[in-house]
Amino acid sequence: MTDIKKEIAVAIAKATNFKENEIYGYIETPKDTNNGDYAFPCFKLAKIMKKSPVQIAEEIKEKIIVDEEKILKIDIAGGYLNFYMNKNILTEEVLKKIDNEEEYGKSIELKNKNIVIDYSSPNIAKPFHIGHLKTTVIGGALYNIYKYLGYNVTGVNHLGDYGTQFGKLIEGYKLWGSEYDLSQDPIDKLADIYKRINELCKEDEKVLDNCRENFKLLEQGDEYCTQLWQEFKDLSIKEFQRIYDLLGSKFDSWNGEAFYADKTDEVIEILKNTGKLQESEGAMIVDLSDKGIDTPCIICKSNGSTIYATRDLAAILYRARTYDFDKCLYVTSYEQNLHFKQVFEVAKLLGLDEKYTNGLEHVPYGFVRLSTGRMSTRLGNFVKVEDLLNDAINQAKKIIEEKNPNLENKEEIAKKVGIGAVIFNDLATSRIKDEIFDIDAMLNFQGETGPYIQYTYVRTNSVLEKAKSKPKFEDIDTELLQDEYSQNIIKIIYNFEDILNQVIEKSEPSILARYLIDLSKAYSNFYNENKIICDDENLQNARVFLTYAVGKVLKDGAKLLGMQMPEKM
RNA sequence: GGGUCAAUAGCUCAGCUGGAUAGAGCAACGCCCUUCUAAGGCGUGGGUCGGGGGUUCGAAUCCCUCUUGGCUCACCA
Repeated sequence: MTDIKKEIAVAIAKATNFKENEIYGYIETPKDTNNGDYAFPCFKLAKIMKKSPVQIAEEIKEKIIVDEEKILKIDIAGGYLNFYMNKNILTEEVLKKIDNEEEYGKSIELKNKNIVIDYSSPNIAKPFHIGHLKTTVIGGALYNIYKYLGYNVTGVNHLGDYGTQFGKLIEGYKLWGSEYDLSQDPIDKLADIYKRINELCKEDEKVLDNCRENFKLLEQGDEYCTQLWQEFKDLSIKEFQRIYDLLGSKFDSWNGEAFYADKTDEVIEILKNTGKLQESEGAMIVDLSDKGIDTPCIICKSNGSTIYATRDLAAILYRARTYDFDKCLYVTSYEQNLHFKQVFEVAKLLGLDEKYTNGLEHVPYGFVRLSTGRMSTRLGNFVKVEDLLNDAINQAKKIIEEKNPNLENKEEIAKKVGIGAVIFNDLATSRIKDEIFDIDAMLNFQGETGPYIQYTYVRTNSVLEKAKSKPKFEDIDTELLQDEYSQNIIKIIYNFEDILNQVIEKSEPSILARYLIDLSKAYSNFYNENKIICDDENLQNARVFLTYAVGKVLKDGAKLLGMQMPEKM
């Protein structure tokens, strides 16, 4: 699309002898539309030009040459130079683009860049609780958006299927395994065993040593331990898959930590050769104090077994070789900030090309805690994702019975709405902020929620249905969409691509979530103010087309967030 | 104590790399369905942007400092 902002920048640059890039960076879009569509704050140049902002504004206005088809008016207001554009040009461009594209804003050409996203990555043999939901949903949204923009993306579910925790679980199973029947609700039972063994470890240091020993045996391929581990893993994946099916989560790789068990030797070998690997208190570490990190990175524990950092390093080597990544994102809670800082620093010693080490990026997100405090598998206080999703689906069902009892496919729609509400809830705020889990707020489908977006989409559908058919773009008169409400919508739709780029630049899907709320609001305003299906055929066609455009962006955008749209609700 | 992230309306949050009168939603109250789905719209009340300095023509936004809270600080992940 034509970039009017750029054209203005070029024109101002010519009139002032400043660099176009600099000017472009200064141009802003006024909050109040009365101040025009673009504004140039002349204060920026005042010091260098040694003139008052108003004087500068007058000078530029005098000298500037713009395409008068596009820029209708230039005004001076308090040191600002305000540009009023021809609304029709933007309207036509935006709607034409919508008309031409299968999926709006989707990149046709491939970027030729490889992105690896490590997300969800739950620990097996532990319940999938709401703390795991954020990484699953944020990672999933980033996955979708990168792909949409033409990147080659690999989604990795880096299962937590290794480590001392399994030594613990094996120890617990040895002690009390006969008390449990794992054929039903296996994870709940394993979680219970895990809770018990942790309590025992706290009381008795020797038990903890036994657990570490079990893990060492597992690492060495001990048959009994391996068999148990495999069983726990199979049972867990089966349960996780049920949740992923509900959420619509997909992964290209399920290589978890265990996958790297036989790949850590190489890491240790490389690090040894750099001379940076040193012995300390019986363990092998890399000292990072010269990098501003006080805590050394442990590579080998004193009993000789590896640690998660070692496996993460092996994973970096593997991913660099296998996927040739330009970026490798890790979506985890911020409690792992230090860990990734360390690992990324040590990764620089592995002899990899800078492209890879520069591409490593931790994407941290805030804690989910219950009103009663922090969730803990060990302590047994947590909310399972499956329970939450079922609550939300039931709530949706209840509302459907109230509002629209004759609806067809109630079950399917309740599922889309309930799950959509939960997904949206986790994507709607900046990912770094902590969240206090509030089931009542989550089940209130009013206001800025997933169901609001779905509801708005459904409304666009009703309008289109009533209009019988979508008008052809060639047949609509965009001049009829000059009113405030229509223009508000057009501007938002125009921003879509920019929004998607912001999302990946900041690894922040909430930007898209807020955007869809804004678009829904803009349409709701429009809808309430205007009778769309009306006697004036030309007006109706223009408004129906705009309705179609809104529905399309809402649907495409929601899909990127991982939400499904019902056609009716 | 060190590192790090956060603090905006009663509650939950937005505020784009500093810009024109600080915006939403929830909750409360009052309106709007014989008209395209009221899971909606409109309106009212509600703010020393944690405190204090500084930079700047201009600060919720940048810097310093203090306060409060989260996370973290070697053999868990």
